[in-house]
Amino acid sequence: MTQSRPRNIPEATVARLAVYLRVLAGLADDGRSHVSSGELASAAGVNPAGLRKDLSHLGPCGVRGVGYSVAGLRARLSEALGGERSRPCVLVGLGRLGSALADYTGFASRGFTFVGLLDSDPATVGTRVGGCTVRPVEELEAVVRATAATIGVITTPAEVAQSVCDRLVAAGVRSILNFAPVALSVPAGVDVRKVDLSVELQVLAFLDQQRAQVPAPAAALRTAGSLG
Amino acid sequence: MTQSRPRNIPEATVARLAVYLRVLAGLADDGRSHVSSGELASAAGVNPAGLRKDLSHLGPCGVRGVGYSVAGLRARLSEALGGERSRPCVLVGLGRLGSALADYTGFASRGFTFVGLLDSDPATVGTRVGGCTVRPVEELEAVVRATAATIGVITTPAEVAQSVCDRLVAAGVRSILNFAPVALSVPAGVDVRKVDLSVELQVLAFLDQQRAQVPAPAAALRTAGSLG
DNA sequence: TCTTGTGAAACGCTTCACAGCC
DNA sequence: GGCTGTGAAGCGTTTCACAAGA
Repeated sequence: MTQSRPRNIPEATVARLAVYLRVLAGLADDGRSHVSSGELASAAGVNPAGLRKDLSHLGPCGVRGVGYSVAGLRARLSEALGGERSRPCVLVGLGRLGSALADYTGFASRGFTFVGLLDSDPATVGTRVGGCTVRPVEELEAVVRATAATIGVITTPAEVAQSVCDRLVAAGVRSILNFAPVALSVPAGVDVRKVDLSVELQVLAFLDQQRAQVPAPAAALRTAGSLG
Repeated sequence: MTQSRPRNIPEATVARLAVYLRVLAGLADDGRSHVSSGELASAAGVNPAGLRKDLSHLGPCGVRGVGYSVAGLRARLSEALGGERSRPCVLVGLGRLGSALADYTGFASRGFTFVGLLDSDPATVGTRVGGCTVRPVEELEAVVRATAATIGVITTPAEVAQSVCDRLVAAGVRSILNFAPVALSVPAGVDVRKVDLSVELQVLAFLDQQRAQVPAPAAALRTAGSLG
């Protein structure tokens, strides 16, 4: 229990802190000892001033005229985001997407471990995905309680997502990442983040189409090149 | 004749329009002919007034005192988002996540068809995923030009994402959905949307931890920090 | 000089309240 | 009476400009 003060850090900032942390890991692997806000911002794809403002929520992190210590900043960010402690997660719905997530090394390397994988398909139950055996969805409550998981990931079809969500919440899960294309309703005190992959594509397509209809603003657009 | 004006619709609004469109499809399947902003907003997980403001970007869509025609609003939204016309997409990197996306029916039902799947692994090349045969990544330029695809999806490891991106752009792709955990740099006129799954989980975990540190529920969020 | 840290302005999005129309 | 459409207020985030400090 260090003096980590939970000053309300804006959610948008938290998301970027996670990105900075990953970039710093890469810099550390390259043997770098210091980095400036400009370089770090460039690698993270953000504005340098914005990066400094983000870091200012953690108090002074750098040295003026010099930059940031890679190791020092990394430790600071890691602690602010919850430390290296392992976080037990359960995932429900091992279709294509669920299996991909359960086997995604990007999670494990950040302290997230899937301690429970649940599916309703008898053909999937019993198989091993990402080092964990899939169990029948009937055992959901037992698994959540046994593992004390507070984070749940839903990758089921939309039709059953709400009932799965209800069961997760009843069993003690307070944070849910929802990939099913429905709006989940949860009681106060439970947080849901939604990731909607087809919406992402649709937004991209909209912008793409919008750009195609309007002629190039300056000479920014290259000739498309496809003639017949 | 088609007086649909592509007035700059906020990006956040575009994302929600796609959600409304999906909800409307469900209502149509249920045989509903009309719906109010309240009901539609509830199903989409948003504020009713916000929904009406979103729709206001398309001009008047409903009937005061009555609500919205399900079929009429659906047609309007569909057209605003780019219509039903099929959009050719290419996807590079058929690991677990890439395969899941290529086989995701949620895309196909919205007019997105993967006309090119590319991978560098000889063991993956030649297999069929979601009705399309995987081809060697060397053929990237040829596939993009042959299909006139303007949308690309990158699900490769981070190390090769930038080079894949460069090749997509050079071949004519102007809109990219990036799942690799790196910031891609692209010339002006090209749009990149990034989806970072491990960041989503990390933000969720941060909020989860933050809530765990403050024992009291709900109302206690405001009272932290002030000294009398 | 160089770079961080930060108030303040600027921006975009959300929420509210109510006018307008059925 | 009921519901939509919308100006205006409110809020959070981003950007700017510069003071502070190694």
